Amino acid sequence: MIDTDELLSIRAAELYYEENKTQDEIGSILRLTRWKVGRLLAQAKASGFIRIEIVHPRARRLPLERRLREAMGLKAAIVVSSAGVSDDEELQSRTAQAAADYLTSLRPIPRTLGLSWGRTLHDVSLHLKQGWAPGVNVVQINGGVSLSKRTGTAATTAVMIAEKASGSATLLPSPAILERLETKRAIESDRAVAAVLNLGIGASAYLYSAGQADASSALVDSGYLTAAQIDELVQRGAVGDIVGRYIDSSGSIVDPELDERTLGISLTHLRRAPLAIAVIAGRQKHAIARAVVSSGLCTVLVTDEATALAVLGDTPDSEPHSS
Amino acid sequence: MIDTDELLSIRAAELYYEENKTQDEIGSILRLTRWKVGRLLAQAKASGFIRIEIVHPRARRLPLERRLREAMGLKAAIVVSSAGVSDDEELQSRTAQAAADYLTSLRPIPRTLGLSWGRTLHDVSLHLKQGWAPGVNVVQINGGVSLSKRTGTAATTAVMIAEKASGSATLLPSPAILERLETKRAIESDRAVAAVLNLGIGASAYLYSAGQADASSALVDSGYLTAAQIDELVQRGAVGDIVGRYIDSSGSIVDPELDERTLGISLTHLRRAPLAIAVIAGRQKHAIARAVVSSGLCTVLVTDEATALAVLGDTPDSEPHSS
DNA sequence: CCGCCATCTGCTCATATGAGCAAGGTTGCC
DNA sequence: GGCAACCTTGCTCATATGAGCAGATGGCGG
Repeated sequence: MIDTDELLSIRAAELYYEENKTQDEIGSILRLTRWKVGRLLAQAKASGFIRIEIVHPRARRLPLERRLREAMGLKAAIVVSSAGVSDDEELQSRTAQAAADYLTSLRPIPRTLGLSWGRTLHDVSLHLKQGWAPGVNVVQINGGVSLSKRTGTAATTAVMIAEKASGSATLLPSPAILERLETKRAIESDRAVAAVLNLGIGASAYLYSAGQADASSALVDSGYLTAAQIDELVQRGAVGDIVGRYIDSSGSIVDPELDERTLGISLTHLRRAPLAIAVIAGRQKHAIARAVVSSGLCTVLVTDEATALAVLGDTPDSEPHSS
Repeated sequence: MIDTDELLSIRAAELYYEENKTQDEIGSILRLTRWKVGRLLAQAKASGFIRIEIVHPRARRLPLERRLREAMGLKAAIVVSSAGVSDDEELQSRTAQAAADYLTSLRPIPRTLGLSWGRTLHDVSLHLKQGWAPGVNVVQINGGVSLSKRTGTAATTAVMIAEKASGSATLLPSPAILERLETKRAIESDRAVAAVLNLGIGASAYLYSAGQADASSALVDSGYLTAAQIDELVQRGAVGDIVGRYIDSSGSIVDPELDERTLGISLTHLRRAPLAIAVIAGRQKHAIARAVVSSGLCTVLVTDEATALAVLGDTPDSEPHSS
């Protein structure tokens, strides 16, 4: 009878969801009372036979967000649906859009926003709407790309975000990584630079992304690091970088010497921040996302469905079934 | 505002379908009246953003069935869902199961069932349950595989179906295709054979499948035709065969001479039958399925989702979207 | 064979939802 | 600017649905 019931619940579901019949009508078709039909339907849902998906570029995954918040102790989590998306491009764009939405809806509006830079954040800046906030002071929290071909990307991102909020942008006039420790110390203590760093330390919110540990990193692109150096970092356990600093899966600095030469706010500071928003999307970034979240580097995570599952340690898509 | 509404409808859908909130609750979350929420939800559904799928091996596609019935003038159509199925194997098994279910539920129970043979029908026979009907006389309607390595498949199918219905099986003691027309005529007029053919002509229902026109056909396997002959048939427009007879996309006999040498009931007779059930599944059989249905060779079609769409002339999966 | 526990069934009643309507607001046209 | 057609909004009311409960059913040990 258990088997018959399962089959009946499928028939009922077909009539209910595909033919828009009422439970009562289904009852007379299948020769059941309408209460039985209701129960069969509930059973079908509970067994996972009914799959409801919201197919839209802006769709989110509320249950996953909840799980992330609860399991990882996050203040908030934004997970965009990857339903029907194959390429990472699209995924990143959706996530950036979601980050822009989240920023826009943030209350209270942060007075000062500490900002990192990268492809992802640039994408976020593009998605923000003019007037998204009434005046925000944007401060760079790590050294910019100045050696790069794509010069000014870092500055552009900060300026655009500030401009769209009718606020001001404060740029950090320094390279991301210095070759010599002394140089770094010197720059750091320069009045102009120190002032910016201090502003950054006092920011009411942080927004940053993460890079995976491989040669595609913007830090390599910009000439701060060589592919060989990255390889070595990977050897030593690096899964990716945030604000220019490479961490391993436990969230620890991989190469303290290198880190010392990296200019910008420290991870310790980031960990203490009451509002640190990480925007991380894409198949390549599961490991770094996991490291960031589990080591408490962010209080808010904006990401895609697959990355969220990876962070939670779920195997991606193992269907519960009982046929 | 239209854009805002779309976004809102997505947010509402998330809360409604993923968080099981009531429209009223959603109203207070999104600062809308509950009626607005209801309308947004309706809009989201209408725009196709809400996709509801029944994930179960026995799930059917009622709306497709209706379209098939109406557009193709069928008496009934059974379409099994291909949700989450990748291989043809599984698809065919599901379809065979559905055919067995349909047969079992047939009222009035056919007194005499004209039966073809093949992998698909064998599969159907396996899925039928002992006692599926109280006595059915099964009659073969085309010549069996007797030259084959898998000798007796045709007979086994008929016997098993009859046995499971506590009925009797009448086998057609003849090859499917004869080499010489005279031989065919001779066999055909043999008392024993003629009697079976007559029984077949008087059957109250027919059940048959179809083969695609390529070298994988059971007719090649059994030695009735060579791969080269099939190639030639394809050249002449053959899309597949039913009851051993090759037809083109318009349902006409491709090679009248060959057809003359094929022993079994004629397509004309099949077209006149009030109950002719075709069971056709799999990616390879879209063309033959289309030919069978559009030329009125069956009154009932049991098939899979993708084949059904092909029969209807729909491009498989073009999502309506409006982002 | 009897009664007990567990499950299943059909019900009442509260709640959630959708249809339809009238009022208010908007758009476009003169 | 004024008017009309249209659309949107908030409502009433009928209907559909789910929670919870009492009685029926059925398997099982005593």
